[in-house]
This record gives sequence, C-alpha cells and structure tokens, in this order.
Amino acid sequence: MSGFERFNKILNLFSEKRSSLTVAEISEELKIPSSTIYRTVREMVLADFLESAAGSYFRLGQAFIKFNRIINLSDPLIQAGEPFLKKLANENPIPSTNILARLFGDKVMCVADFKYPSFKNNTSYQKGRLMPLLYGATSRAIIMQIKGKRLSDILNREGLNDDNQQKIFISGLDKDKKKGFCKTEGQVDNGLIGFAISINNKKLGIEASLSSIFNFSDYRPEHEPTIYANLSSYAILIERYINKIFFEIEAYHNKDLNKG
Amino acid sequence: MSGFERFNKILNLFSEKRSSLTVAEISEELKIPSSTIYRTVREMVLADFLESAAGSYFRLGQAFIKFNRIINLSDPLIQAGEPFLKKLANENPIPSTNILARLFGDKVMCVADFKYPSFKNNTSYQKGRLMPLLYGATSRAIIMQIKGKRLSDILNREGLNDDNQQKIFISGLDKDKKKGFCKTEGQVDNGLIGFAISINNKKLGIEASLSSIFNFSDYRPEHEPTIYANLSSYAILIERYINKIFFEIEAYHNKDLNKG
DNA sequence: AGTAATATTCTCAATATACGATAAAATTAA
DNA sequence: TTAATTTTATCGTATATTGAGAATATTACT
Repeated sequence: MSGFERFNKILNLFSEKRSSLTVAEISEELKIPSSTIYRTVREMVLADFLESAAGSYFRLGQAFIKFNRIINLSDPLIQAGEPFLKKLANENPIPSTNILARLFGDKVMCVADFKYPSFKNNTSYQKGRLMPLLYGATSRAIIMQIKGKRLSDILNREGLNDDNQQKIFISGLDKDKKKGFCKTEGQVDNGLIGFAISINNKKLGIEASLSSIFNFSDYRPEHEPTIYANLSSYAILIERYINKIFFEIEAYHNKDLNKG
Repeated sequence: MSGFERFNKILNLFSEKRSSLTVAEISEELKIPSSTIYRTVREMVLADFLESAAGSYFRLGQAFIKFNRIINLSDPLIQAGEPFLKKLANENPIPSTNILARLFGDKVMCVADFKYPSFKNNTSYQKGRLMPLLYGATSRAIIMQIKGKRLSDILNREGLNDDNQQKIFISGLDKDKKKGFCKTEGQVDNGLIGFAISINNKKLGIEASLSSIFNFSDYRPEHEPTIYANLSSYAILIERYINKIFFEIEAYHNKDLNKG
C-alpha cells in the first residue's frame, strides 16, 4: 500500500457518526501495525489534517476548514450561485430549501444551500453532503447532462448493472430532458417534493443543478408554473455569472503570463 | 522529500488568491520534475483532493467540502457554540459580528461566525480564516489561557523574539486575565472594536474564545457593561454545552467498547 | 480536416523511503 | 508509587517512489 493510499484510508474512516478514533482503532480497521499508524498519524497532525483530542483520540484537523474556505471563496459555481439561493427562496410561493449541487467524479455533492427560515423539514440536502446519484430531482438534473459510455459507466458503478433497468432509467431521463426539468417526490426524503434544473459550463467542467425542495403538505399543483419559472430564470442568471467569472479567471492567468 | 510532504506542499500552494494551478506551475514552484507532479496530482484527483478544471488547471477538490462538513457536524466547540452566536448578536446593543475562534496548533482559527444583518463592515473574521496570533481581542482571549514555556515558544515562533518585548506582551495579557476580558481597537481591522472572553475545556483540549466585534462609529462607552454581560453569560453556557457533548461522546465510545 | 503544440501517461532501472518488529521512553491511570 | 497504556525511536530490509525520457493523447491553430 502506498503512503498516500494509507493517508486517504485513514481520513475516510472518519464520518459524521464516528468523528474521533484512536490509533488502536485505526490500526484494527485497516489491518496495519500500530507503529506505522502512529508514524502516519503524527505526520498528519503536523500538517493539520488531524488533531489529537482527549483520551488519545484523534479528530479531523483544521486543514479541512482552511481549504474549504478557499474553495468557498474561489469555486466559480459557489461564487456565482450562492447569492441567488436566498432570492430564489424568497420568490418561491411556499417555504423551500434551495440547493446548488454538482457532480464530483461519480458523486453528486451539495455545494451550497439556503433554507427558508420557516421551512420545517430537516432535509438530507446540506452543503458538503454527498447525494444519492440515482434518486431525487437534484441528482437527475445533473446526470441528465451525461450521455453515452460515461453515463452507463457511472450507472454501472452505482449498481444499476442490469441492461434493461438501465434502459428504463435512461429513457426516463430523456423524458425529463425534453421537458427541461426534473420533479421527484419522496425519493430522497419522505414528505418532500423536489424540482430541479440543469446548470452547466463545459469550459469549466461544471455539471450542476439548481433545485427547490418543498414540503409536500404545503405544495399545490398551481404552484408549479411559478416554481419552474423561478428555477429557470435563476439557472440562466447563474450560468451567465459563471461565464463572467470564468473570463475574469482567464484574464487573471493571462496577466500572470505577461508578467513572467 | 517524502510522499506525504509533497502532497502537503502541493495543497499549500493553493490560496484564496491562487485557486487553480497547472502541473507546470506546481513543478516550477516546488522544483520537482513534472513527471512526478503528474503522478502525484493524478493520485490526488482520484482521491478528490484536487479536481481538474478548464485549461489544464487543477483546483482543490470536494474532499475538503466533505470533511469540513463532518467537522461542522461533530466538532464539540462548533456544535455547542454556533447556535448561540445569533442570539448573542441579537442581544448586543449595536450591530455586531460574533466569532467563535480556536487555537489549532500555533494558529488561531475562526470556526464559526454570525454577522448581524445590518452590520456593515467586511471584517477579517470569517469561518475558516486563520487569525493573527498577537493582535485582536479574539486571539488575546485565547493566548491568555496559555502559559510558561508553551506560551514563549508560540510567541517566539510568531516572531516576538525579543525578551523584553515578550515580557511587555505577557504582562499586558496578565492584566486582561485579571479583568477576565479582552478589548482591542483597530488591531485587526481599522474602524472596528472587539471584545472577547475565553472558552476552554481541558479534557477536550479546546482553547477558544467568544467575541463580539463592532463598528467603532456605532460604539458608545455605555454599551460596555451589556457587551461584557452578554459575552460572559454565553461563554458559560457554551462551556456547559461542550461538557454535555463531551459526556455524550464518552458514553458513545464506552458503549462501543462493551459491544466489541 | 491536418498539423503543431501541449498536456498527460508510461516505462524502467536506481535508490531513497517507508515499513514493521521490537525496544525504549513518556504519559496517564490506579 | 507502581502498573498500564500510549507514543516515539531504532534499524535492517523490502519495496514503493523517483525522475528521465519516450510514447501517447489532447487541445489549439490554420
């Protein structure tokens, strides 16, 4: 096993449910001698990827807070989209959670969210959370953008191996694609209904979606036109801003080149 | 150079100002052949620490968002303190930014913040940001808790090498310690005045502070008693909650032991 | 489209580095 | 204090990592 692999494996033992671990536990989980784990953990602590806590436990370290902040301040999708989430929430006809999600590798991750103050439910959609790839409007509006071999590869990796099932899933996606919207009910959280629309930027490699999620009990069919209108106008706005930011980044790099 | 060291050095090239880099740039900065950098970068992309962006640039990856979220959901200080920041802001006599900061190794980092909506200034205090160790009430209320060799080591590393200057600084801290509060004006941001109080928990190794920052133009001396009263009552509340959370964590680990 | 320029991956032999068993030391608990 | 546990240090060996350079893939340009 390579050094980096071990480093990565150690970090991935940490989760929401298990936020601190001892060297003994890590060593046991990974079946690696504790002398090696001690050495690695020490390195990681030194570099702030871990920190030692009470009772010889170790926790995730400040490095993640630091780098997360850098991402927040510089990710074009977050920069372009986050400011609009609150506005979208305010313009929706009923209380909502509003989500910017994005494909990272094989996974859909929520990168920004705004919950309308009076929105009751605790949705699964929170910044930083990985979302199920095959369920929910948020994710559908993203995989909708992928096609061909890449799509079937992803589906296979997600466990949708059966050829026939895959065809059904893809033809469902195609229908949504024609409509231009996704709408799902209770696929991720019970009692919630979600609407989503695609956002993308080929140059920046961004495959994302904007979605609004409502309590099904609040929702009435007559809300739908407003919901769609809001989503699509904000999606266009966000795509424009992403482009603007992209050109700024490009200009910045070019300036650099001319300097050197 | 060890593998991990390189990994760490690559990540630390990224900053708020420089959020994407090419392999050539990394190779140039670190004086390491690009074939090696390509290999390392590929590994890092595979593990989501980097992601490739347009124009053969690389950016920080989703792993940081993911692990940051885990920290947010599990860090006892954030868990215990964040919910109170808004309340504190609402009870302050004038608009404020309210900060939970914490010592990580040698650095003070803001781990949670709540800005009162009408607070105008863009303060340097934002979640995830490293704060200057020797300036500002926020940091003083933290180093106040450190003494002896550990304190002088930290001061030395921060560049306060002169013995005499160090004595002056420490005696200043001692005065604040007696008062139980720190108050500084314009040390970090011009036109702002900050008040801070210590928060700590030995068992969990938490050395932190709670602070309220105001626009100097809003501030009147008669506000001071209320500011202090708010800070100290919330600090006590937060410390109690940290303890409660600590016992929950302990109980959780013990339960695990009995299981296994 | 076709070509040039860049970016990325691959190969391989030399060697630096990480590995793990064990001992020693330091810290914590009883 | 002693005992138990956690952490660091040591060291020979095995092996993963390195970097030069070739090969390939991708992108940019005409």
